[in-house]
Amino acid sequence: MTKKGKEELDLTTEQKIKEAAIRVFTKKGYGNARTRDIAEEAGINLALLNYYFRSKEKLFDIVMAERIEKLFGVLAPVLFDATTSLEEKLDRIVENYITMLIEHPELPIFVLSEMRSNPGDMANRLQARKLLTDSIFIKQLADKRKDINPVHFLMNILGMTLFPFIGKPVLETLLGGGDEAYMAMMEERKKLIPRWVKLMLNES
Amino acid sequence: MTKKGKEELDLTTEQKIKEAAIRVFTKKGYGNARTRDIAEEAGINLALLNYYFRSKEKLFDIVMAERIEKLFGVLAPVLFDATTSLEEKLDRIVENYITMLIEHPELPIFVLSEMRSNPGDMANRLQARKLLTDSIFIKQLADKRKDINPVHFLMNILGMTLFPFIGKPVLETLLGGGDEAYMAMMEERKKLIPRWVKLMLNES
DNA sequence: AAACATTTTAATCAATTGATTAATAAAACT
DNA sequence: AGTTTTATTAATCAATTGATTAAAATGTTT
Repeated sequence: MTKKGKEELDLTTEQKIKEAAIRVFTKKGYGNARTRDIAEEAGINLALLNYYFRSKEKLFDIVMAERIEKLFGVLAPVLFDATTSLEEKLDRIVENYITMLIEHPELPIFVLSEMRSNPGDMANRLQARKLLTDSIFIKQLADKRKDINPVHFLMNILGMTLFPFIGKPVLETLLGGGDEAYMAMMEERKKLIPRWVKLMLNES
Repeated sequence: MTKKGKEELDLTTEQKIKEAAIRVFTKKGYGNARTRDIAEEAGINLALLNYYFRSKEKLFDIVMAERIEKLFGVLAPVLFDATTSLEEKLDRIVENYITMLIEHPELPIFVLSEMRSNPGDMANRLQARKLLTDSIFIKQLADKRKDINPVHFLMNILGMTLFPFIGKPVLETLLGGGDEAYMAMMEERKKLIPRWVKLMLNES
């Protein structure tokens, strides 16, 4: 394996394939994506796909791991930050998520819909439970509101933040005005969602 | 076409195929579902699938139309009801949705993920915009809070209600305790979500 | 029962698709 | 330069898969 010194503008073949795979898998899902689609999208010969990655499934696993990291990587650093308050964390989570999702609107539906097929397998890879037991966020929440179940609380934040991207095809039609109007609305939500969540937090 | 008089316990072949198709398509999605899977699930010969429905795609369209109706049919009757208050409507929407989704947890992820592939096509079939222009719900909301964008408001209700089912694989791992514990939590949300939404509604 | 229509089956087709192979081109090494 | 390794291509394979066909079975009508 000879790493050429040309990482100027154009990518290596391996990178081209992986990035094409990300686009095609994300758009069509595993079952609807053809390896030929990926090869064409990458502008390479079909055999090269199997030369660099052993099979469609192996390539998919790599893509999926990256996508999962992108989707949930937003969350952990904020939740474990010891230097910010609970309310600041709310602001950051929503702000970070929406900023990222405006760039990658199809990310949540892709990850969550592919997860339904391989249940358990990937959910574990996230070490999701550590989040509940170890995170500063959960401690801060328990400190302020012993009566609020943190899982309910997370469902609300993530639901209000992620769902508009998952339901985009429907909600965009509902709203009218096309993609620009929709994304403008997502920008609004960066400020609105934290306000609403803080209402729950300060409820009598 | 001879309609036999035996709709006692067992279904007609056509019904058996359709119901098997609902199960298989909902679980695996269009691309990952094989017509042979459906035939086997229905306990019939593969050729019968093409005899009753012309093709996999035609069968899928029928299944999809039914699933869309199931997912959004919950909403319209409540939103257009002239006899209930805004707050009563909130209670009903959440209650109806969660009750239905406990029976069909994979419904939202199926419909929304398949919609991403056929964008526009099905979104229109919902006549979603009528909901914004004609529904009593929207009128009542505008009456109470001119400053709240009804689309934001709907995103919040649907996000908090539907998202826990869409993200079930992850959130269930987070919670621990398996399916029963998770569904118990969904029952709790029937009362909690309306309370939270009413906070937004009565915010200063 | 005979004739006809409908339903079901087993076998097969043709196209798609993931993967491999053998040959060629390009790059790296000595 | 010559040799070996790495990268790329065109052609092809074998399995899967949606769909069809021709025959058999079942049901209906007269």
